[in-house]
Amino acid sequence: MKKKLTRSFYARPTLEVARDLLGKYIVYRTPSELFAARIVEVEAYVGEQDPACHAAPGPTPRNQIMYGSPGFAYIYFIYGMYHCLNFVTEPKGHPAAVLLRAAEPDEGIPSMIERAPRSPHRTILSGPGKFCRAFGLTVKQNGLDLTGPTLFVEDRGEASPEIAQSPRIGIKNGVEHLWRFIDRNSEAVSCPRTMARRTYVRT
DNA sequence: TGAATGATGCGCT
DNA sequence: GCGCATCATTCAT
Repeated sequence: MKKKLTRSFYARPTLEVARDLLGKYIVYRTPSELFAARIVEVEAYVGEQDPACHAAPGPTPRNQIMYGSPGFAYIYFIYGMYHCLNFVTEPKGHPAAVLLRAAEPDEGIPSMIERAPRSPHRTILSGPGKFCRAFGLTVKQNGLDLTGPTLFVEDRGEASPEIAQSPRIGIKNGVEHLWRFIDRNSEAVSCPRTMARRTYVRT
């Protein structure tokens, strides 16, 4: 049973959305290709009060998509060569999003390997930059409606995985928040040595 | 096993 | 100009 997540899923508090995205499937359809992967690692970025959130400085042209309705894709370019995919959460006017950090490849694997010839399957999507490179996502896809036919998240009826939390990766401010969520039993998460498995949350 | 570093471009002060 | 929600490679222990 495959069920596309609706806008009401994304309209909830960001921490709940982040946790519930684990074990779901991210799907990207282009005219010529189909990609799908099981989400195993995400991070929450929650509003202007969160110093690590791109909305912390207030509204700018870059972060405007986060101020809009939930259930849209926020994709940005960073470090001169990578892209990161986020899901906009919370009602309109609340700038928050969930960063997709890692997934387990399911469909479209040959194309992923073409874009990262040296990566083994297990790590080819383990990192936000690697994920976007493998899926071919760029700022051209920024603002896509996640309830539309192109880019969306699917519930395939899997039970919620065991979840662990840790500080978010690669940020300086806001490290005190354990807002990185991972599937505790997945081998495809990024930064395997960050001890996140010690902070066990629930099944 | 872990620290340091270069590649590389854009948003913002 | 500086810093950045990254990654792969190199170098030291």
